[in-house]
Amino acid sequence: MHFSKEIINWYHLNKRDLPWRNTRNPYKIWLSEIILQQTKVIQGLSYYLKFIKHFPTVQDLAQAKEGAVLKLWQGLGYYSRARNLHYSAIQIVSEFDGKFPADYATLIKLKGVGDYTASAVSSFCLNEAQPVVDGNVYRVLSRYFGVENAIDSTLGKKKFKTLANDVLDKKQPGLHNQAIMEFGALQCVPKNPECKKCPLVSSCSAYSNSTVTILPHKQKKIKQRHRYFNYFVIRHGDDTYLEKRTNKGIWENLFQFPLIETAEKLAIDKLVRLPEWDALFNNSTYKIDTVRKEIKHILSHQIIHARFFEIIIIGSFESNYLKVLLDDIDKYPVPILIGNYIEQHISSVSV
DNA sequence: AACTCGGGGAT
DNA sequence: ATCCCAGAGTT
Repeated sequence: MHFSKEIINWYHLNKRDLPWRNTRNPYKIWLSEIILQQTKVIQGLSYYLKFIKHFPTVQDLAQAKEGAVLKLWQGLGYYSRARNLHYSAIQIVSEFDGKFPADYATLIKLKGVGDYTASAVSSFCLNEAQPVVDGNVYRVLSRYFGVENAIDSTLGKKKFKTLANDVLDKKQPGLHNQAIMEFGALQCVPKNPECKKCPLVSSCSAYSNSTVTILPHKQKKIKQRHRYFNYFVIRHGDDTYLEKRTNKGIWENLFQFPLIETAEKLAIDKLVRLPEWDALFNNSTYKIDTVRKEIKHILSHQIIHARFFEIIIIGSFESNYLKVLLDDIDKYPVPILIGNYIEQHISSVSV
């Protein structure tokens, strides 16, 4: 099968120079793979460099506070990756004496490491013959071999995994895996691929059948739900107040301004009548200073309609929320929705 | 098997 | 607007 040979040849001519390709350190490879899950290389690159600088070894990562890891992860999304990264680092130091595993069987047991990541790290570090199947591989294989099965169906996943294993160059699996993913990322792209420049065009099923635009197939379409978040930016002298999101769901363990979620967008006078409002400002004199224009924050499964109410407390104030100096607010990990607000309305004001 | 978890860039 | 990204965990 000349498929792998052609892909690898293409790779040598077209590959990008990326920092995690210049090492076989399993810690660094693992870190890069976690960062790159569902994340484009261009978006993850600066985070990888930050993490390597702050945490050069798995011991450094294990010794950090979770909040520090989340702060460094801020803005990258899918924060369970950061929590699991930290969790696994601690486990590796305590259970493996700090020696980072590079074999598939051990890697797959780590939190945050699934079939893709275990295959990637073990093939890159040890040349284990484990085929990677990521979004790029689904696209390349479905088009070149004309596989019609949906990539998000159980049968489809199984078939693509088998096919990926069949075409894997068992003598240089690491190189092969890098090559097929890079090929998907740069040449066999989702929209308007330049098939005329493709070295595999003459044997590509999708090209000859004019199915390039419709492959790969996907069956599920995600639906979003609307949520209405009312944040209260409390000012009391040099202080404001934050809370930690501890529930399951989005942004777990990140901080935010005190929040009242409502089922729909409410007029302010309606909001003031909610019992949560009393809990927020109980026994204090306050005034609503500013109500910012609604921000629409789009997530993959949710559309957050966020409003920021700037409250000024007059006189004394007792609260169960976390009291934070305005000057210290940048130390806390926050969702980018909150981070953008802070950047626009607090950080620039206080300096 | 279906759902949930972010944010950004390309089209 | 819609799709997708070097996927994984939970229900």
